[in-house]
Amino acid sequence: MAVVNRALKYDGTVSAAVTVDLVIFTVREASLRVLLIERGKPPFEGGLALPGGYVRVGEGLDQAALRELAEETGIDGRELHLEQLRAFGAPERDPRGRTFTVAYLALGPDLPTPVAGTDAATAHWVPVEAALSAELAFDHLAILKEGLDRARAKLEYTTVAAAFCRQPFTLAELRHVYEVIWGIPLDPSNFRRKVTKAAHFVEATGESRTPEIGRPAALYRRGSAELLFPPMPRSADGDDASV
Amino acid sequence: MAVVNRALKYDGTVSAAVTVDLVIFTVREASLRVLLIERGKPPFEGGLALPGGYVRVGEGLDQAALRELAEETGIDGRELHLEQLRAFGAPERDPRGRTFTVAYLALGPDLPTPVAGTDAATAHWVPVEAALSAELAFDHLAILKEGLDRARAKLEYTTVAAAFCRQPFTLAELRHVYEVIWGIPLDPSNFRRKVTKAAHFVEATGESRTPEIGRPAALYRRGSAELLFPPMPRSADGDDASV
DNA sequence: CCCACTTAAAGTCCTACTGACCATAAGTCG
DNA sequence: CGACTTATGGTCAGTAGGACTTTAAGTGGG
Repeated sequence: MAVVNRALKYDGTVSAAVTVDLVIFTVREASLRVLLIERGKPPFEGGLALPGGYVRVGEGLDQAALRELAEETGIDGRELHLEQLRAFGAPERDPRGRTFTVAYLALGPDLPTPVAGTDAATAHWVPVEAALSAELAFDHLAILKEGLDRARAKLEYTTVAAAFCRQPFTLAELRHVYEVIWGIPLDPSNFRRKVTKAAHFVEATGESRTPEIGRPAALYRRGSAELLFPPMPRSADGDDASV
Repeated sequence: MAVVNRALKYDGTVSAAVTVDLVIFTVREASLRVLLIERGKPPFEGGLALPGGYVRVGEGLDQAALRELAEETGIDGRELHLEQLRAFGAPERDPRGRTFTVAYLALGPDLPTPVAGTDAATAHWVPVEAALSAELAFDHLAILKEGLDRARAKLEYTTVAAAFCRQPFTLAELRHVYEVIWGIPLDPSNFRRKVTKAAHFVEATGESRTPEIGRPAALYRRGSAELLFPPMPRSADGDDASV
């Protein structure tokens, strides 16, 4: 390590390893789930952690996030929503030494059960409530919380909710995404009015899908809009208090 | 290269310098300004750049941002709003070698003209329109743009606008912040109704200030609320289109 | 001392959006 | 065919916001 700080650095400035960590959410079976791995080696061996890994030479941050996503889950990242959360760099966040991590938030439709990656022993889709009360490695609990907050907030004023739905989808499925992530029920009728009136949130395919019971539902696919204006109203009594 | 990298770490992972860069905004004389420095040494010597510097050993990111803020501007960061934007880490962003930077956004009332810091030759408050068409060092133009977008967006749904006003302030001063940052005029009457009805955005001091001409204006100070609900409406014809 | 001027503050009117409902449609299953 | 389920459409009242008018409270000039 000492060799690393060669002529490059003069005084007390840091030369450190940089990693990316991913908060990957999906909606499955009426619950919001996050992908966690059991660490295959120390530190925190056997403990739960967010998937992630070192940024490589010549590799950008987004690029590293996409690669880790593919390696740990076997998923082509171009199919999901991926955005940077922020950087975390508390001096003691990694017992091995100084590391910085750049956290990413990934949102996608019910994803295949991931294959074991390089570092990861096994990966699971864990309901977020369970994950929030679990002991996660490093500062991953804080990262998860920020990812959850960001996801909840983004549903309000963007169209990312549709990223959780495999296309084509019904409006009930889209509404279900909101209900699960916000943890509150929404009025189906008002939700429909809102979504269909918003410009380019969803566009009707003209087809419909007949469920086992009940009236067939019209099918939609994602529209071109990224922002949702006016925003989807979240009832004033926020659930941020629920920790 | 290959040999070097192998010596650095086991495989092709990065060990790099980490810096913080600050986008510091203030409102002065009817324009939004950003603090830029003339670089005192290569690379980009003599060019304009955002203030910033290396993160030190044992120092957290927020801590580094606060320290740089004090060093470059002589300002006590506890008096302004400071938040992380995100990390930037394109492989070629620094000609000296691989570096990552964590960008911060700082918002404050009309700040004193900063003193020359360690690296900085001289610092100036540059109107943002000018800064956007200037040639900034590294990827600082992209960082500035993101900071500007973030600031504009945050005025909508948070109470940060008040961070630009020295307390106590009049509602006209607060409105002026919105008008300058959004670049659009707001109706004084509707603005007043909105701000005073919102819970804990501002609280009246009971006093008033008599200007050189015109009716005296009531004085307010910041309230306890951080979020603004419902949001301050930005006229539908947003400037998001301007890219 | 009254008036012109400036800005602050308060009120009016109308439209758009939303929450809480109720009603109807279109399937499946007995 | 009728019961059940879910989808879709409509009504109605309350609220928030844009455009606008009116009144208030200072200044300085004739």
